[in-house]
Amino acid sequence: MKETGTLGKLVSLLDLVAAADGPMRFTDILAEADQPRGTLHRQLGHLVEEGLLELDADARYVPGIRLLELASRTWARSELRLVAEPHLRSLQEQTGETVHLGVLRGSEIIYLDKVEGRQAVRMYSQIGNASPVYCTGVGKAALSVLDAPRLEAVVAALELTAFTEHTHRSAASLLTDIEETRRRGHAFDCEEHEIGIRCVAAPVFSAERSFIAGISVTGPAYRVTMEKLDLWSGLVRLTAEGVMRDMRMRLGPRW
Amino acid sequence: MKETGTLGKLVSLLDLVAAADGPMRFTDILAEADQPRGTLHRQLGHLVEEGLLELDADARYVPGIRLLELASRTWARSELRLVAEPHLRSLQEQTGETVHLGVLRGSEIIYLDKVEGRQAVRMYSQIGNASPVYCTGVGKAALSVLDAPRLEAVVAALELTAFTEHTHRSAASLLTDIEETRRRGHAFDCEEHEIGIRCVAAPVFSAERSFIAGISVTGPAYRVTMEKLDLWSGLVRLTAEGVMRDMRMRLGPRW
DNA sequence: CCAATCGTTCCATTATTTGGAACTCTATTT
DNA sequence: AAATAGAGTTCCAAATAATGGAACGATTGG
Repeated sequence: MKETGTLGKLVSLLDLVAAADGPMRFTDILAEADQPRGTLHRQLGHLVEEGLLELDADARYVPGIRLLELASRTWARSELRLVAEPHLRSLQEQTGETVHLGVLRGSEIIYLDKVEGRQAVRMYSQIGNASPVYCTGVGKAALSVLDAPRLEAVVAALELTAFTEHTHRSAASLLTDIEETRRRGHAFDCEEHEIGIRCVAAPVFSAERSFIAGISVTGPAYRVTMEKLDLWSGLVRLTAEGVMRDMRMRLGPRW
Repeated sequence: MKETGTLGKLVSLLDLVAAADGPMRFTDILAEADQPRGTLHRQLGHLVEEGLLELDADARYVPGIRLLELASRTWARSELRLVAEPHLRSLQEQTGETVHLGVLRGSEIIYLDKVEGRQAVRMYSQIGNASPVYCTGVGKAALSVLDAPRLEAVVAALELTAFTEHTHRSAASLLTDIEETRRRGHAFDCEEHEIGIRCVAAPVFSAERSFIAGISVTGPAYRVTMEKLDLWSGLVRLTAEGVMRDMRMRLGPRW
């Protein structure tokens, strides 16, 4: 865990509290953060001052609303999201299934947008969520455009948790999959992350591959057969290419 | 602007970049942040290291995806939001119009959730957004449960921007409105923030009013008449009370 | 080629953070 | 009622990190 001076320590703390599955008391945090009492106390105080953390009625720490405020501006302005939106909608309409847009960050995929069908289902749910690269369509599509050294670095850092019986259990089998994905131009996820869920995805990337994302169509296995995924793969690739074209148009060929 | 040591300065910077309406070059930031070049450079470097800012293809700074990641966990776990969700849905179904949940933060309202009708409309859009207290239903409902000193402090700090011809232009007229709201138990917004948009809202608050929020029903003026708002006011108040009851049940009477 | 603008690096000075210990507060036990 | 334990808060000399001015590169354009 590399740490950028004071900020790094504070952000780690913030992460710790945000990742917990409930409000944390001072002592709970003390046990997990590796800091002396006095130091920790002041650090938490600072985070609260800035609204990044809050104290609930029982004096336990919870993530602050300030984070939401900052994030909503981030999201509203994301170039990729703005450019991709109409394409995602169109893909949703053509397939009738849920469409996702996710970006590669380290060895995780962060979902940036999601377009669902008519159902007035939980919005936001997925947005901002971090998911593993090695068992999601978007993740594997993203990996397939990395150059050898970067791919190796990411794969080496992975811990392959077996979410389902189809999840890759070894770097070797993952790498084979990635290789096929690279040749095909699109990735499949056949119940590797969640039983009963299948998806097909294509990569989106900038000139020097300095920025890598992916677009996917996801649905329940009983409705989304492998034949359908095959059928949609061209559509997904075209969508991804359309997004890249628009991005280059908007931001210049350097993108 | 009070600043908490190192963190305060960095968060101010983050705010500056997040609030801008486009990517910022180093020099743009230098002009607005009141810092020497060397210092600013290192600060930005630290924010980038932590993923709170990112550099785009043209070496301009944009808010980082890390913020989204942190915020999504904040949102997913917000007790109020979890408890309120079914109530909001029910209110949406009963009225057919859009329902909002917003919390008071300083002299702003931050939207925590939004439930719309069938339309597969832009999700997230409103969530995390900051809106003025003095010209939104949720905002005025929130103000109506503040005690005198806090109300005074908030109102004194306000800058009353006239968004429409109905926006309050003086503290006096706002305070009269708040007083009526307090007596009635619900607030109206008749095109005060946006022409053509009306809404009715009720406050949600914890025991010591240490935590204050509001729930509203909003719709286009041509469909949502004052009569309808009057009709819905009881419904909105009941919803707010239901949420408070559930919150106390879940978190104890101290809430 | 020169001038100008933009971004980066350096390092002695200065300010902030650190961390151990002592202290307070509350609830529980003897 | 006194004693104990657990949680949270405050303090301050020592250690560490941030500051800011100036010098150095890099890129652009006349």
